[in-house]
Amino acid sequence: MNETKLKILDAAERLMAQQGIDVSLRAITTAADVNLAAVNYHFHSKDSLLDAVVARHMCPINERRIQMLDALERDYPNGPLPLEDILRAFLAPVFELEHGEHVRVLFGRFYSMPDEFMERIYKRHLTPIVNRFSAALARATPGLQIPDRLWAMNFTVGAMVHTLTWSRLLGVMSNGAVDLPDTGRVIDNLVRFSAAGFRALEQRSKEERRNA
Amino acid sequence: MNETKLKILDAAERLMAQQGIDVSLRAITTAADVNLAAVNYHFHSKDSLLDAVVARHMCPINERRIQMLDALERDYPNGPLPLEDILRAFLAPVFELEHGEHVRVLFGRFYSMPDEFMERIYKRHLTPIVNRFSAALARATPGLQIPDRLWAMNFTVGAMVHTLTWSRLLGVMSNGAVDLPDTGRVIDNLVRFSAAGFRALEQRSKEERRNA
DNA sequence: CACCGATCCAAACATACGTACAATTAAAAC
DNA sequence: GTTTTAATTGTACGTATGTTTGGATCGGTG
Repeated sequence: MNETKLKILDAAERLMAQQGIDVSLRAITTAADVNLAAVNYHFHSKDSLLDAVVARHMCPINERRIQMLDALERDYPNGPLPLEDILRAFLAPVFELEHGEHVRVLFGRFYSMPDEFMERIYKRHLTPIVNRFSAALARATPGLQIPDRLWAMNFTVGAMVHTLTWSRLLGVMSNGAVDLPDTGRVIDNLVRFSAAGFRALEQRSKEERRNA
Repeated sequence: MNETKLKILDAAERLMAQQGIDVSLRAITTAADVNLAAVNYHFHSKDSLLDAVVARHMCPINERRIQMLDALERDYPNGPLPLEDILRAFLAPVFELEHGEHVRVLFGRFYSMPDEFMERIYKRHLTPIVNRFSAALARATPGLQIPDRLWAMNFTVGAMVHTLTWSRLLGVMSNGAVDLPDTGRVIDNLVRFSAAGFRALEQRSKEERRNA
């Protein structure tokens, strides 16, 4: 890819992670040390630049997610997949891919954006992911009725997003007791927490069915 | 309070919930059917207006949280409080207070704002809440080591915030199978999910301590 | 009525923003 | 070496933003 195009992308995602999504083109081009007009030359508009920033990391993450889920289904060709492994396949790629910490913050911000924007990237990048994973989760937690499973998925995504955006605060609040760079531990915490949550809702579904 | 001041607050919070936090004063004053300059007359600046919008609902919510926690501590004067009840005292007021649905969406948006803004309202409104609840949670989950408890709290808040902002999507995704107005069910799901997550992390802490 | 403080209003201000365009330079093709 | 294409630059346009200002309007008080 063109060099200045890369410089723009890098500067854009860094600034957007630091200061929020609303960064002026002038701030971006100044930080990238390129001319203002370069943005509208290489990308058609600011909106397209935003799309490009999203896609650059979203695509590899989702490919990795599918790849991990595929591997899982090879390991368990018949039965349902272990709940923890499904959740890990969904959560780990966001934290593990080579991109730096600021990309994770940026990603967390995306999930909290105005509806219109998020709907766009949802339709473009997330629909197949959600379909595959909710199918896998349905087989892994057969006792969970559909609405409750959607709630559980919603809670899991929320925990992930909030962690992406605000985990830095935990380091401050704990006076350094929280080891932030230990992403393995973070993922493990997230997976255990969410899996237990899924099972708790499944448990209640069963009880309700028994009492009905 | 002055009538136009109220109209401005109402319009501001409604528009900010619908379209995101970044709404122009002109949009707000038009919707409120007041003059543009009224904002800078009744509030000093747009920033102060934002603070007022936050405070109007944040304060009652936090009072109710403390009130529920106080009641709990009266019921269990000696021993630790039940985990579910603590979480419910923290989570329920956000969903239950009389304000309409758009206020919940707005609240979800707040928690995802640029660092500087969120730090301000954190210091002003949230510090005592976090202190009291984390103390209560510490007694309720004695086996949980401090960093893991912070993670669990972080996940819980994330699940709550994401639910506030995006629960409307669940209704769409499920073709109506998710009963959104049933806030009691939502809170119950959140409480069960989070409590199970806390216990799962506590469980692992114990195992690690045993193996050490 | 005269006065006054509070509220409201229309208009203007300065600034910041995304975009468009013509001119210039660099690179590539022939 | 000339022509063509791609990339960069400086600049200007139109619009939207938050804020300010000076005057109008209204209700109550002496």
